[in-house]
Amino acid sequence: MAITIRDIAREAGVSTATASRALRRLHNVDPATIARVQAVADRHSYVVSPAASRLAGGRTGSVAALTPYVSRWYFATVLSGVEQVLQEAETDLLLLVAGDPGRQARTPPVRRLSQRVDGFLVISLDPDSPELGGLLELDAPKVLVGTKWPGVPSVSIDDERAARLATQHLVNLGHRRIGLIAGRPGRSPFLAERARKRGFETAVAWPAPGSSTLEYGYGDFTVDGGETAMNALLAQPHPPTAVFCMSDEMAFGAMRALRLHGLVAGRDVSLVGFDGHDLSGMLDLTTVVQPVAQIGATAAQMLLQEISDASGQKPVEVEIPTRLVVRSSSRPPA
Amino acid sequence: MAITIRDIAREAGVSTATASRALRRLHNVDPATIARVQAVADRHSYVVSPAASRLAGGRTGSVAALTPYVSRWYFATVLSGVEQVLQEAETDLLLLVAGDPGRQARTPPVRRLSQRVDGFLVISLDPDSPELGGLLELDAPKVLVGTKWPGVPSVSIDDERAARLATQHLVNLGHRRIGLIAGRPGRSPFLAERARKRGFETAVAWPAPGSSTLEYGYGDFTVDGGETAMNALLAQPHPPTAVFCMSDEMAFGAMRALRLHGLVAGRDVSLVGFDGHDLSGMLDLTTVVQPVAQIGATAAQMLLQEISDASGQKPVEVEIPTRLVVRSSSRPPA
DNA sequence: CCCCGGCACGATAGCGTTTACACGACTGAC
DNA sequence: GTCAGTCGTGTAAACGCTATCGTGCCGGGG
Repeated sequence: MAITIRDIAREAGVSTATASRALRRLHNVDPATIARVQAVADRHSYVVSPAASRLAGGRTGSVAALTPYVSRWYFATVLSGVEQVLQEAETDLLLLVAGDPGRQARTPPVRRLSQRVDGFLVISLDPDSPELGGLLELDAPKVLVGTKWPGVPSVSIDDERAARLATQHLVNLGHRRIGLIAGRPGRSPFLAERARKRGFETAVAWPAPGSSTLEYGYGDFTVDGGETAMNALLAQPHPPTAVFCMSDEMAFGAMRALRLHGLVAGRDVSLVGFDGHDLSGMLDLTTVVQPVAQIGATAAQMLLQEISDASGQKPVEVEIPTRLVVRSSSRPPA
Repeated sequence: MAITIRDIAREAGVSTATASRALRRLHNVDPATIARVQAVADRHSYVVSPAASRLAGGRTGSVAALTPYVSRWYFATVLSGVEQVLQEAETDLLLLVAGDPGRQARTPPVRRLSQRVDGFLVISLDPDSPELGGLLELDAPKVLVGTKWPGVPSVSIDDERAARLATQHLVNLGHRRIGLIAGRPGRSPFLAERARKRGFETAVAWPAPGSSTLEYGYGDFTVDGGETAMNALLAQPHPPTAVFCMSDEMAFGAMRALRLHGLVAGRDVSLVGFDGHDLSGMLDLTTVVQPVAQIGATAAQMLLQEISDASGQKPVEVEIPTRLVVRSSSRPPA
C-alpha cells in the first residue's frame, strides 16, 4: 500500500538520492530528470513522508502558533492572517492555546512541540511568563505578536501611544472624570494591557496634573465583563462622563450597561474602545483601529523568513501604525 | 546535543526497547522500571522524537481541522471547543482553511496531511465538495461538524427544524410578509444553508399555502453583507415586516441597516438570527442558540475515540439540540 | 521431576528520507 | 595532452524510534 521514494526512483530510472533531489528542486539536477521524476510521482500521486523527511534532518514544514484564546475576535483575526500566509507557503499551522489567565495554567509542551515545528508564533503572551516554560531559551525561530522582548523579533503596535491618543481625544472633548475599563486587577500578564494603562494615565494627567479624576473597572476583555465593569463605574457617587475601554468587546458590554440604565453612549457617557472590531462600526463606537489580520500576516512572513534564512540576522521589531476612528460614541460632555 | 532514547535507556540500565515501552506505559513492564526510566527522562527533560516515532509505525499524535473560516464567530468558537478537548488529550491541532466559497479554491493538501495526522475534523464543509479532493476516499478517521454524510460520523444540529421553528415564531406573531437573508444565491456549498432555507420555506408556506409572501436577500454570512441585503429588502415596493437571517452576524448588519433607515428592530421590522452569537444578547436579538463550543468539543472527543478504537464501530451521527431564544427584536407587526 | 505458560526484558531489523562522499564524464585553461 | 573544476548522478550511512522475535526466569499442574 505504502509507496515510497524508492518506488518512484526505480520507475523513473534513477537512484533514490536523485529522486529526492529532483522532488525538492535542488539546483544540481538535470531539468529533464526533474520532469521525469515529477511525472512519475504525480502519476502515483505520491507525497514524501514528512516523518521520514523530518527524521532524516529536513524541516518539519510547520510552525506553531501560541495564543491565549481562539474564539475572541482579536486572536481569531490574527490567526486568520497567519493562516493565509502559511497556506501560501505550504506550511502547516499547529494551534496551541496557552496563557489564558483565567484558565488552569497548564504548561504547554513547548519542548515536545519544538520537535514538531520549525518555529513559533507567540501571540500576546509575555514571553517570560512561566507558562511558556522556557520558550525563550529554545533557540528556535520565533516571532512575537503584540508584545516585545529584547532580542526577539516582534510585530506590535504602540499600545501606550494609541491609548494615550484615545484618552486624549476624550480629554480634548472636555471630559474630566474619565474611567478606564481594563482587563484584570493587579499586574496583567499581558504587556499590552500594562502599556495601555500607562498611556491612559498619562493622558488623564495631562494637561494639568490632577485636573482629571479617574476610576478603574475590570472587564476581563469580555462583553459580559465590560457590562459588569460599567455597572460598577455607574454605581459610584460621581460616575465618569467618559470611559476608555481596553477592548471593543468590553466597550460593547459597557454600551449595553448604559442602555439598561436608560443612558445612551455618546450622549450621556462617552465611550472609546480599542481594536477595530468588525462590529465597532455597526455600533458606532469610537475606537483605536489596528490592522489585525495584517499584523498576523506580517508576523507569519517574518517567521518564514527567519526559518529559511539560517543566517542569524539581527532581530527586527516591526511596529504597525494604528488610527483613532471617531464615531458617535464619543462626544463632548452634556 | 540531541539526546536519544538510547541515552535514556543506557542511563536507566535497560534496553532501548524497554525504555520505549516504559515511556509509553505499556502493560508488560515492571512498574519499578517505568519509574526509573521516567525519572531519567525527566531529569534530562527528554521527549521522544515524534518524527521517529511516527516513522517507526506509531501514531502522529495530531489531528487536522478543516474549516472554511477562522475568524468568524461560529468557526472560531467551534475551534475553541475542539482545541480544549485535544489539549486535554495531548493531541496537536493542525489548522487548515479550505472551502471558503469566496476564496480562490485551492485544493488543500489532504493527501500530504493524511501523512501528518491521525484524523480529520471537517467543519461545515460538504464532504463531497471538489475542494476536499478525496477526503472521503481516505480511510482515515474523520468526524463531520455541522454537516452529515452517509457512513461518516458527524455532530450537527437539525438546521431545517431550527429554521422552521424560528420562522414559525414570526408567523405566529402575525407576520405575513417575511423575508429571508441567506448566504449566497444559487446552490450553497453548505448543507446547513440549504437545510435552513427548506425550513424557512416550510414555515412560511404554513399554515395556509400562499398566505405569506417571501423575499430573499443574500448577505454572505457577514455583517456588511447583512446590511446590504437588508437595504435591498427595504427598497422593495412591499418590504417584509419580518426577516429571518441565517446567521447572527447578518442579523447585526440588518439591524444597522434598519437603524440607518430610522427604523427599529422589533418595532418596525422583526428580526430573528441564527447561532447564539456572543453579542446577540447585547443587541437583544431573537435567535436560534446552538451550543457551538460544545459541538466542537463533542466532535473532537468522537474523533479521538475513533482514532484509538481501531475497531470499526458503526459511525454515529450525533444531533445536538438547539433552542429559540426570544428577545425584543421580534414582536407582532405594527 | 519435567513441561508448559506467562512475564519482564533484550537484540535487531526496519520505517522512508536526506546527505555526505565518491565517481565518471565533460569542459576549458594551460 | 594533462589537470583542476563543474555537473549530474549513484552508494550507503545515518536519523531516532517501534515491532517482532527470542530469551531467560518463575511457578504450578501432571
